Amino acid sequence: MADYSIILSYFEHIKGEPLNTEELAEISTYFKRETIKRKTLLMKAGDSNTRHYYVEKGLLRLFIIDQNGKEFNILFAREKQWIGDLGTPSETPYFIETVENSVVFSISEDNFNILYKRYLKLSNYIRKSYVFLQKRFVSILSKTAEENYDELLEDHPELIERLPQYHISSYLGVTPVFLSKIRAKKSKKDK
Amino acid sequence: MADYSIILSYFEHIKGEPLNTEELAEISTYFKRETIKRKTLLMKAGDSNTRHYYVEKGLLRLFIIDQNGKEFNILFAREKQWIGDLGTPSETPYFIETVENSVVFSISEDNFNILYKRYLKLSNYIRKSYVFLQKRFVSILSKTAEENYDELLEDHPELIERLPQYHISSYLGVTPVFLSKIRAKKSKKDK
DNA sequence: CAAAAAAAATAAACTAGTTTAATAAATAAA
DNA sequence: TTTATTTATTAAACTAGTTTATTTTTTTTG
Repeated sequence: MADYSIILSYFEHIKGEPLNTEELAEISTYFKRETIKRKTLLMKAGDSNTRHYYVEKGLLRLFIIDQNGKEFNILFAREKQWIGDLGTPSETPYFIETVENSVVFSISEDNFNILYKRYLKLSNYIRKSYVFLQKRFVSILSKTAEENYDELLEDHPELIERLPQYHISSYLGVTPVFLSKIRAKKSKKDK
Repeated sequence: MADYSIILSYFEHIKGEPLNTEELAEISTYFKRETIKRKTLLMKAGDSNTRHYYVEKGLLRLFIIDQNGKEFNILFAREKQWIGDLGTPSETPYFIETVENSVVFSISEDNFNILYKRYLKLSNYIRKSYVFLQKRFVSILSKTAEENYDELLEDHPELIERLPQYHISSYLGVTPVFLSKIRAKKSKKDK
């Protein structure tokens, strides 16, 4: 049987004390452990009743494709992070794709809601997501692309290493060409 | 005694059935009904353990002031809407101000959390806020200011009427000058 | 209601970021 | 390991949005 220790210890962590036998069983039943190759779509616009994913290993992105076919990365999830459309069960406008080969625990919206009632701290996931997005929103609105890149470089250097540049530019809300320009300017300055 | 019917019927609504005596008492105890003149600050950057507000009458805004002293409106709350910093109790980077003379029900973070456990649907407030912000984020990122203005005009014409133009421009992430330009262009086109 | 103050409009010069296209470098595949 | 494909760079012309300053309109207040 698959190794559920990562998701179990996550729940133990949010519960604050050891899980009992029923709890262990319930969680292992609700979650499905999936091993997924990179560049695989887990969710696409139009889907309803989408699943939530907790990342054991790898890197995923949640993005949207606008009316001109341009992609915008909204967020990335790496080890020990959640990703999913919180607007589910209604039709999602989003896509989720693995950026690297990944291992995730997925859970349906319904089961997620059941656990949600038992583990109130699970709401921290939503609350934290909100706080994170709000910060990011303000950053993008009030700062230049260069400042936002610097901030990302400062706060999440590992993300920059793991992501192709065009995913970073899309996350920063600029074109790959412009990000390349920013980087060129920087590397000149560094000398 | 102040009229708590608005906040009570909100909780009755999210409960889905009539409130009993203790519930009525608890809610009325936790909330403080406040009448506030326009342009009054209810929350400012640096505050901790900030309160959440449910609007009975009026219009409020949540905004941030960036390093250059420029304001950015993140969201507005009108009748029957919540506003507050979901990142509380930690130090908030935000400001909340009344745009119109308003009547609100305010509640502390602690009491909010107590009710949160009893009325799980209260989490819809957070979830909806998140979904709303995510949508708005994508809009601002992927659309031009003119398209975003059109969308606001389409979806929330009443907001545009109630708000001074500089608050709208700040919400759209552009300068008042540019919004004025957009509007001038439009009114020419309309003829 | 007149005067003062705040908000909106207009104009012109400017800049951050886009677009298109061509080239170079890196990665994947055969 | 050579070829094909994907990703990143560079350049140049362009545009959406900014800045600063002035004028007009609207709102507030004494």
